[in-house]
Amino acid sequence: MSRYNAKATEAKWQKIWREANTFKTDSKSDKPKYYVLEMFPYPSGRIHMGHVRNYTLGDVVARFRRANGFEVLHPMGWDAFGMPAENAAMERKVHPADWTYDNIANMRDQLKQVGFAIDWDREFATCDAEYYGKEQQIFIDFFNAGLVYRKESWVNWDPVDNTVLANEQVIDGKGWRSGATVERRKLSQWFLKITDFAEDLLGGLKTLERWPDKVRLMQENWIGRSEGLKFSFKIAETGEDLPVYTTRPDTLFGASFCAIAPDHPLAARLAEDNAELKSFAEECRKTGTTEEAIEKAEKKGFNTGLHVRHPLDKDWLLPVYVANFVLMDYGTGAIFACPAGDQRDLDFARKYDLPVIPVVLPDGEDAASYKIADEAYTGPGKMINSRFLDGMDAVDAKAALIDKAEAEGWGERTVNYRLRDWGVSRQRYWGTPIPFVHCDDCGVVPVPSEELPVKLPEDVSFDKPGNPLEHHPTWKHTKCPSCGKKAVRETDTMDTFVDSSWYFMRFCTPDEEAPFDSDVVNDWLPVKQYIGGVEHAILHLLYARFFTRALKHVGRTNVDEPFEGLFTQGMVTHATYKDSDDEWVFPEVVRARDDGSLYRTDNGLEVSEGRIEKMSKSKKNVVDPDDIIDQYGADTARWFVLSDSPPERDLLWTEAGIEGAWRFAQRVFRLVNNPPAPIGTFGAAPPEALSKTAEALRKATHKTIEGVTADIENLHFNKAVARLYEFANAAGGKCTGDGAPEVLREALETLVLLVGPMMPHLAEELWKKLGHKELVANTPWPKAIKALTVDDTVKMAVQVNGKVRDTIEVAKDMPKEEVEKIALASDSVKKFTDEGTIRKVIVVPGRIVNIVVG
RNA sequence: GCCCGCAUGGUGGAAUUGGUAGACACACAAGACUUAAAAUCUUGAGACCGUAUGGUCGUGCCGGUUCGAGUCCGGCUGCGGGUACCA
Repeated sequence: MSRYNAKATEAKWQKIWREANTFKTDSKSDKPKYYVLEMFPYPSGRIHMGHVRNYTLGDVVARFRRANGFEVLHPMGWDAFGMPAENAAMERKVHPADWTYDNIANMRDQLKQVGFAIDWDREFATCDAEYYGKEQQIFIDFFNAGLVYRKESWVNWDPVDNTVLANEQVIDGKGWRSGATVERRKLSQWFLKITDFAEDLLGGLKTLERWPDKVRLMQENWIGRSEGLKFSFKIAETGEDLPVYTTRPDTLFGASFCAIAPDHPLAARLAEDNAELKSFAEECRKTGTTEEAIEKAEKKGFNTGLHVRHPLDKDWLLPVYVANFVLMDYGTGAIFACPAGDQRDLDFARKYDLPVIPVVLPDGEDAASYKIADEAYTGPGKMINSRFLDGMDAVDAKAALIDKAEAEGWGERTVNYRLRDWGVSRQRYWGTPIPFVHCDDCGVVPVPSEELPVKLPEDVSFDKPGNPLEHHPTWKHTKCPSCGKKAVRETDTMDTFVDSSWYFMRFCTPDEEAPFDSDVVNDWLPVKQYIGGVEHAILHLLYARFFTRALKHVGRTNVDEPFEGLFTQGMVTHATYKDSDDEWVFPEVVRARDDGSLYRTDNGLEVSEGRIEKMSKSKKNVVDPDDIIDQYGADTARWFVLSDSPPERDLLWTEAGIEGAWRFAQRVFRLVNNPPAPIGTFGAAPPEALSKTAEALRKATHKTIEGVTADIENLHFNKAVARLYEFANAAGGKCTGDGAPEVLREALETLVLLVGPMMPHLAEELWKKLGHKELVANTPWPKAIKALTVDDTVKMAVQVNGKVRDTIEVAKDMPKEEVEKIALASDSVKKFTDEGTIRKVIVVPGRIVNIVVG
């Protein structure tokens, strides 16, 4: 019997789909629209298993929705700007554009081999001038709407290479190439006013019912709305005001000191004639710019010698410190510290021997003896040591204090957000040029729309560190669009997250002169199902949500949220291997001996198996999709990435797993090509009267349709796979007598259609074998006959004191009392009920009977 | 540091969302077919005790709520993601 030749078959059907334009999307179609999108790939060079998994998940959705009568938009493009291209340019003397477009060509070929139902006519790369030019137009729209501004902000500065470093390029505080200690430096940079939409971005989360709760929670915490009190301390020595913001005004009587950020204007001024403070501020600047580095750094402070007056007691003076854990970006850059109610304040107070006054008393503690030791208390309680607040609940005290401050005019209720404006400036070449010109007379002037795109120069050198646009001999020199005098182009390019904040709109009308056709975008969006990694849970998804709002604000769309449904997939992992020379080893050269020990096939060294980790080139625990497709075919690879793990969890890639998937593909092929019994003629429906086995198979068929449909709708692909394994077992089992041939044909046709979204090539091949002329891709999804999916009886467990002692089979809608009677009559139940008296019997219809004996 | 997840047999996982834990698959073992191997088919199996009917234990750890907890609550441990210039 012939075996399934995946390679030839897959190429054949891919050609047929391509020539028939099967997956071309028609925006003018009358059908209901369904936009499914996977996060577009960065063209790193070759596709990896994570890509295969991501795009297979989306492809199943796309093919399933197509079969269910939707006009599906399922496009593909390239997130093509970014640092790796510049690194390649430096390391291999290859132009970033050449490197990027070569990678795209390779990866496009690879993706096409997997047989995705993608409309390739809509493909673009964000580094195409046709794309980034439109992005420049949007940026200018935002500028005109007041959503773009410039301000000074910190960057990582490598003092040897004289260049700005990304956080990733700072390793243990040193520049990754120069090894020099990295400093923080201030540069004038471009910002987008995402904070204008903070409240709306927060409120919108409630409408995103098909987003994972965890992602909504992460975004909520990231936006970090808080209500508190803003007030000003008076500096005793100078009479100046020092504004502070606090979320815990109730703890004001627990105040112990006041702390300001090292880059607070007051700190800067004091440092001018205080060398010690100056060097302290410089020391603080050696901590990286990341939140992680700042928060993990040891709490340090510098006593300025100044004091502020407590707002509720003119005679109470608090010392003013400069502290490395106070952030200039949050609130006012100055805080009042209550060590009893904040861990960082407490650590600081202990270190500098400052008072710790408990002000919130936990329930059950005694006010006289209550002390704070090493842990601050942030929970609920009653106020103590707080004068007029004493005895109040902490929550009420907060409100009371704010009311008092407002009534007396020394402070006001303030809403504050943790969210900061989005700094989009990058001092790099391979990104979208920010379309502005600096003129001595006119200031910062946008490039006129008719002059867009501002294209990147091609003749650039990466011989010296820094921004090649800055070093280019001619590119930045231009004329002011406003007055015509000599002027200089902005040499900053945009954060690549800008590119990925609107690409899903561009896909709707990829050839449009404008950034997109608003009507068509309004029609397709929101994306019905967006699929990608959780690592994008905050930044990318928040920026895209912001862009969508900003584009609505400037009148380009009427879309509120970009992604109606979000699914975050897990990573693809693999065991790691190291040989006796402590070198990482590729899995493909690892073999096991009979005793289970491992060795390298290329040089014979002993190998030990390490932890299971995310596939990564550095640890060599990668499996190349090309090799897998070559050996087993795309359908097998697709089936495996869908089969073993729920898609939101990590998928462990194993050799045995892919073998199992391969065997299943063969099995389905055999079932159709060499059925276990004769099958009915083409088009013959099962008769009314069926033998027992035929009826059982028919019921299995329709139950499987119902189950698999629900599983795919809920993206539970691994469950759909398990169900299909079971169904294949049933279809290969005994089926004889009246109606058997027709029922078997129905079962096999159903199997082929249900497997279709997951193994599309195999499905087409078998569908044809079964006599069909139409493509599976154009065939409607099968419908379950409801009457065949319900059973008349139901199995129920009978428990005694929570332990299962018997199972009974009863009619589906048998009354509780009768079920109880049958359960109590069971011999194996009696054995246990006889030991005591029956106290209670709980009957949950269709589920369980629990008899409480005591 | 902070925010967010995850943890079930030898392995990946399932469990109708508080109701029979271990579906389905992988790996393993025994058997059938075969000169042989591969492929395929059949059977077995959470652990422990027992010849067996059966019983006890069991969802990372400790505790709680409930007739009933993998599922809910409190406290831990381990691993992973994010932390604003990796994408």
